[in-house]
Amino acid sequence: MLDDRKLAVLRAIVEDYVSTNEPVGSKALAERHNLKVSPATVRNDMAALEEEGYITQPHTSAGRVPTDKGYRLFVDRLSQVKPLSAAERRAIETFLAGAVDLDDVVTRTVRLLAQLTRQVAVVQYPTLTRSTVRHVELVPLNDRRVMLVLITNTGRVEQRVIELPEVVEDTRIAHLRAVLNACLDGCGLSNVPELVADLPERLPPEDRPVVATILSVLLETLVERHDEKIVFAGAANLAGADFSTGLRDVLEALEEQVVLMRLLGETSADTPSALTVRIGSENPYLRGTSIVATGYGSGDNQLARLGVLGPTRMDYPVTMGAVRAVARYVSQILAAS
Amino acid sequence: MLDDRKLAVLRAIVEDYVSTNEPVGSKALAERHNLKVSPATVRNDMAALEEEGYITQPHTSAGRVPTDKGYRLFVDRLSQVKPLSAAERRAIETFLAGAVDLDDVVTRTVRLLAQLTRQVAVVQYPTLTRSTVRHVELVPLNDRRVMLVLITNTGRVEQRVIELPEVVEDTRIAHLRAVLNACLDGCGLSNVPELVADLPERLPPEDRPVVATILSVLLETLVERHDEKIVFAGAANLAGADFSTGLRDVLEALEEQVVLMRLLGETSADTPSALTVRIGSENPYLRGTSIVATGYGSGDNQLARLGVLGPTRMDYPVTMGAVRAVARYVSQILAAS
DNA sequence: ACTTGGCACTCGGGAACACCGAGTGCTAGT
DNA sequence: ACTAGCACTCGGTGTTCCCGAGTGCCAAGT
Repeated sequence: MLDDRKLAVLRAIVEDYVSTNEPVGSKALAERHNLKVSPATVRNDMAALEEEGYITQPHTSAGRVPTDKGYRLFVDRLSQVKPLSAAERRAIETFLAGAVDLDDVVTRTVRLLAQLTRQVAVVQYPTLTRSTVRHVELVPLNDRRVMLVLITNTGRVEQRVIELPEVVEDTRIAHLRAVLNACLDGCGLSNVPELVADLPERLPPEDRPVVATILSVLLETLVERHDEKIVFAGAANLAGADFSTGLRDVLEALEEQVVLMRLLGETSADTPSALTVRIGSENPYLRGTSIVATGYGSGDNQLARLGVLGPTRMDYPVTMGAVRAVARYVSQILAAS
Repeated sequence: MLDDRKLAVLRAIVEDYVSTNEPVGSKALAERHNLKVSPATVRNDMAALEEEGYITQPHTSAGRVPTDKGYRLFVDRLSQVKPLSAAERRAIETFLAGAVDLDDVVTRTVRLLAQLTRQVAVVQYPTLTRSTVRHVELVPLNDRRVMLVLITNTGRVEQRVIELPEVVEDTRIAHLRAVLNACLDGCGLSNVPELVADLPERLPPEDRPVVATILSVLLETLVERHDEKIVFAGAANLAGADFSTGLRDVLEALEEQVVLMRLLGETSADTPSALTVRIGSENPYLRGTSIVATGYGSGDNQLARLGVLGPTRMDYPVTMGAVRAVARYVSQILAAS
């Protein structure tokens, strides 16, 4: 049904349309890409492609424009991820190397990606669930309050102020801290609930109310932060582009953590580090946009996802290259620290 | 030069233009606001106002539009801050009361303000300089690494991983922590450098390299975070409005911490909690936008600033009311915690 | 059986044009 | 000092016309 030349025509249409933002006609196509055939032939092929739903025309007697289905075929079979230039690689490396803590890594990553792709970049904070406890700290603030600080192996820090049900001296707090650390140090966060389940019973009765209070806050912290924080950058890059769904909707989605999360998508269980591309109507929300995303993280344990969001009319090979490269570098950085 | 009626005309023009977004003519003006005079009289007044530069006409034979100078006069002398409704107050209160930590307070505040004003809200994190140290914590991660955690009285937490120049046992770390806390607890952050200056000399020589390393990181943390973090929300509200300077510029400025900081402006030394209004060309950057901002913080010590950014054609009385109210509530919340 | 040149057809978009009406400035009259 | 009247301006809208890029189809060529 679709011989090689038809595919070549589709590829040419996508490439031209992406670079010019104008419907592309048979004549220009036959010229610019040396297809060795006449415009009339191209027209026949285009008619076939349109029949199959890969391209469409905005109005009669205008050029053709790829449909979502067309982009899909292009991404799957007609394009190759374009690697970054050496200069770009070096820039990434030096820019990310300067980060001082986890916050900084994430912030730099999202900005870098936005600048590199000239789209909106989205980065999910490394998820807690796969992390392990590196340290639990109880800091007495005054005799009725302590601050709980939870430090994970990814460098993430969660803190909460806890109001205690009774006055507790610092030495008891110190003891509790020791107990907690002995119990939790190095354990996966998802195991914490079961590990602390019998803790009150192993302690003297007078400590139990205090411990119960602290543990409830600890567990709450784990649960609440389970749906992860997401940041974005490069919203200014939306200014030029036009979206079928209004610009307003896109901006609203960006500020809505939950929506953004859904857009970034789930890591497919088997190949978490693969590039995911969602084109236009394939998206759960924001039908007018495309999303290129991938998981990142050190080696076998994927931490979270990052990617970019832009109009369906996007340079997929370049964008995919940038996303992949940035994911690799940030994984490296995180693994090293 | 400007009698009462001319001022009334200016007020009417501003109000009508803000609500309709269309140049306002003499006839409509004379009708809608019962000025008891004929359109012709209004025209004379308008001519005078235009002469003085308070209004202008987009083209000959169109209605009049306020200039920046006109808005300025309106804000200074012709309008009163509009208080929020009881329902709005209650909504603010309950929404902010649910916050669990400082991050949460800031996030909720900025969203609240964006929703309330239907503009872009901007909130600066409480500044460190005026804060005091509540606790310094040194957490051993392994024998060559510790994590420094700095907790301030505003609930803010800064953390850094420190690579030590030598292997140090946990007991020495614990000792150092005690020394640091004895030295710094309750002190203003700006005093920290002088307070720790002679610390190495007061300790046994073998501890000095370690202490020096830790202190250098501590000081660096204070300096780096000196220029404060700023967050915004409600970018979607920009979608409708039109800016003389392109939408792109506005979005870029929002993502640029430094610019945003400049826009929020300095707290005027004498009345930090006063509302600041910068209209159009009065702004350092982004000449096409207006900014309504104010300081916030518990009572006498102002912590930081918050405000909204929008088109010059903005409902100033309502916006000012919302900004003022939110600032008060968030100050209250922060003082209580 | 595919390709190609030719040809009639379609329509979006821009230019030219006229018209309407809101709005103005000015002057003379109250 | 205010008002009524009047001539004038000019942006916006609707109409018309035309051009040209682009198409679909058909018949001829390889």
